[in-house]
Amino acid sequence: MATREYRSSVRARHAEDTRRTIVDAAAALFAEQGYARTSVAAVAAAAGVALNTVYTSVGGKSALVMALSDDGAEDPVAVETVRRIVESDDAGEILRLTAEGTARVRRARWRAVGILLDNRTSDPDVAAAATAATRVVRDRLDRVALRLVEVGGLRPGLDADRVGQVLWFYFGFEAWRTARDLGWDWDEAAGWLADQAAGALLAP
Amino acid sequence: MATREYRSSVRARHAEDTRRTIVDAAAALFAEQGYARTSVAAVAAAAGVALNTVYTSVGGKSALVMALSDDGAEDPVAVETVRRIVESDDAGEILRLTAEGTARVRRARWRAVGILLDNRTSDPDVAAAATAATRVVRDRLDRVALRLVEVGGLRPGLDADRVGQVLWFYFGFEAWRTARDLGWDWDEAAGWLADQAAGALLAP
Amino acid sequence: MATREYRSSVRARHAEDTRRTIVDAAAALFAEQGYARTSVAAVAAAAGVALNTVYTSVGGKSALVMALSDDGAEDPVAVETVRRIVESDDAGEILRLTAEGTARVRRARWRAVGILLDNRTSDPDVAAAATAATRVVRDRLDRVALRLVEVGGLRPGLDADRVGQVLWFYFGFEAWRTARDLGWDWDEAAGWLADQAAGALLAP
Amino acid sequence: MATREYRSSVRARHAEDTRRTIVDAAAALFAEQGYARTSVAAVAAAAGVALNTVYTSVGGKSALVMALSDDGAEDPVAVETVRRIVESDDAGEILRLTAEGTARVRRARWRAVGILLDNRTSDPDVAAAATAATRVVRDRLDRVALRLVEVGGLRPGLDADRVGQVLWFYFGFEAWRTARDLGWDWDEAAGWLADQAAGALLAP
DNA sequence: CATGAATGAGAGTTCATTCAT
DNA sequence: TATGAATGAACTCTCATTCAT
Repeated sequence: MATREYRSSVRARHAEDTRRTIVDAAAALFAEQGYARTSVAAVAAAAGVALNTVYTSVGGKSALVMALSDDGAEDPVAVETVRRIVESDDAGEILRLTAEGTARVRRARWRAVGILLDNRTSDPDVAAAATAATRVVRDRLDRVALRLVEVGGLRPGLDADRVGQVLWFYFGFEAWRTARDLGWDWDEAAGWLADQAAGALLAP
Repeated sequence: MATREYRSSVRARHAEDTRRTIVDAAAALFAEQGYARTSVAAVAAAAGVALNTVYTSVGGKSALVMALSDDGAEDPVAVETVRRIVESDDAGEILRLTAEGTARVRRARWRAVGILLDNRTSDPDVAAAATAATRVVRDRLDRVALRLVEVGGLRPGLDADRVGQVLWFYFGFEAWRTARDLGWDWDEAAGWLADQAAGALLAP
Repeated sequence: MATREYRSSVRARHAEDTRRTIVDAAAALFAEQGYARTSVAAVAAAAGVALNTVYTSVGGKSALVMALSDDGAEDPVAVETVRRIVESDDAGEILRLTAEGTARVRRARWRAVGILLDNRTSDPDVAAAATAATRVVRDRLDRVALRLVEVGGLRPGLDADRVGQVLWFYFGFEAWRTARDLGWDWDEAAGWLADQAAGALLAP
Repeated sequence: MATREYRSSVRARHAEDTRRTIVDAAAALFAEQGYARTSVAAVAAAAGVALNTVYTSVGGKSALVMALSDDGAEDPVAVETVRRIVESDDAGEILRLTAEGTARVRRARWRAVGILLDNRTSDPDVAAAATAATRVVRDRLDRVALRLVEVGGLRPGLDADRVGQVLWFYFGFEAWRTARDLGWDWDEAAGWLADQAAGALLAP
């Protein structure tokens, strides 16, 4: 019995390896050539498996891109960052934590997020995945906004909604992408963004 | 001779109409479904012409998207804005002018720019057009940056390069897109962006 | 103008030729190997055209089989036969006319009907076409049944419904197919079927 | 040894159960969607077994359909009916017995025969099975025809061959199928068919 | 200038089947 | 015996594009 379980787990592990290899190859190609111009056959070739192994072990083309977004949902760094933010009483510190946290998560999932955003128009499934990913981050930033309102010290006239929007402006996908496109270093960018957000949100 | 010229000019005008109809239909479809998922046949159908007329009067698929970027290059509003900026001696006013100018140009070419950016990965030609469009705007902002440095009153440590980058951060495509996604009004957004850029660039 | 019309009609005629060639080739292959096992590529090859010409000039695979059933709907022989039957006052003659009429129509459309019936289960579209073809013939036989009831001389206890069913039993698709499978000659079969139907329907 | 035999017989019984479950599921799907449109995977799913179990316990796709025809070959009802017919001296009774016998066998194997006939064109193996099934029934009816000739009382000019053909016309697969399609009850149909066959074969 | 007909290339997907366990 | 993983081979269909008119 033990033997059979061991065996079966070996098989399962091997299958999981195959799956990961394929998804990785797909991500690389999607990032390089775009979703629309990447064929499933090319993914299979890059992964070194037969064309149909892509279908049996991952699924169709859209499953390949879904696999990119799935595992980002419960990023431990993001969860931890939100936790620390909620525990903080200092608005400036909260913004710094937000900058650092988004920087770390963004850095870790840079390729996947880029693929999702860049290929939104190529396929409805990608669009859905991109929307979902955006939703997750905006929700987190909205929670940060609520905390900032609780903590106080904001410019007059700012409600939680508006604060959430400004946080998204400075720490959302587009902001980080622009920062990266400008060649800014992750840490430098985080500092600058935190400063700018502070200027926009905190009472002088 | 006169007759022939007249005729040919009528024909030419008619041909130009056909062309514009097709390009418009293409833009609408590209914006709605994305470049990759829009077929030339669909463009022809939407424009009410035969499939081949798309080829004879505009060109292939990439010519359709190129046509979107071409006519934006020498936008008179942009030219006028740059002229007024160069004539101004006040850094704050320069930023306000920049915000207003980019708002107006962006508003006028919103759909075309969106198509270019959103479909960069779908086709190398689109990517090239997007890069070209970006280049144009960044060049203009770099000229503004130079003027700001000339005028003076900037925070210490900022060189023209960095100023150009910050201007792109606040007035570039992504910034405006984020503002629009957040539901911000054009004028309101222009004011807010000008303020933020002032905070980032001008000595207190 | 005349020239252009002529030209365009030449083109149209050529296109119609292409279409007919393709549909014919498809019918031959469907009859020989069955619908499911006949690929569109094989049809194209048999017709001597490019694969996609099948799509542009006829349509998808199901359009090929639909094309077989379409033109049988208003068969002039069938229409003429029904007319003569309605004008006849003799039940025996009506049955003979029915036998001859169905024989002639069946003979002319033998291959098409066979394809439709034999491939009903292979594809919903084929099933629909087969049902439609059956409907047409059964409706015609029901009209014959009504006339028989009007003319009188039937066995007691037979209503128009039942007469229509018996007519279908003797002159329907399956009856003719069985007769053909048995190697019976068309005319011989028509006579025998008319006799049998007379025995089943007419008062002695 | 006893233990091993017991075990192996338990296993064998279990295996036979699995096989029967799979063949049943296949028959249901073939009847519902047709042979060509039923995938082996669908059969496995419907039977609640792994895809490969279909291969290990029954065989490939054509083995599934062969399994439907195999066990019908030596139907005890058919054998018994033939025996009673051969013992009878009355032509009318022979036709009644034939009608009842074919009705009972047909009723019992309705689904299997329908699958075989309806999917002849989908697969050469199915066609072969259908032909074999037809052969069996036609052979039986030919034996009945021989007996009828022996017994006498037939219309003049009918030889055994022709009698066998007429029997097939009235009691063959297509006849029963038409009767069923017309909504006729089994017993009613048997009576009517026997009457019609009598009219066609027996001297008045 | 505009068009109908035809095409070549390629894509995604499904299927029946076989190894290794 | 039964199974999960992987595969090779087709197949249908769509697309961008080009002739000939």
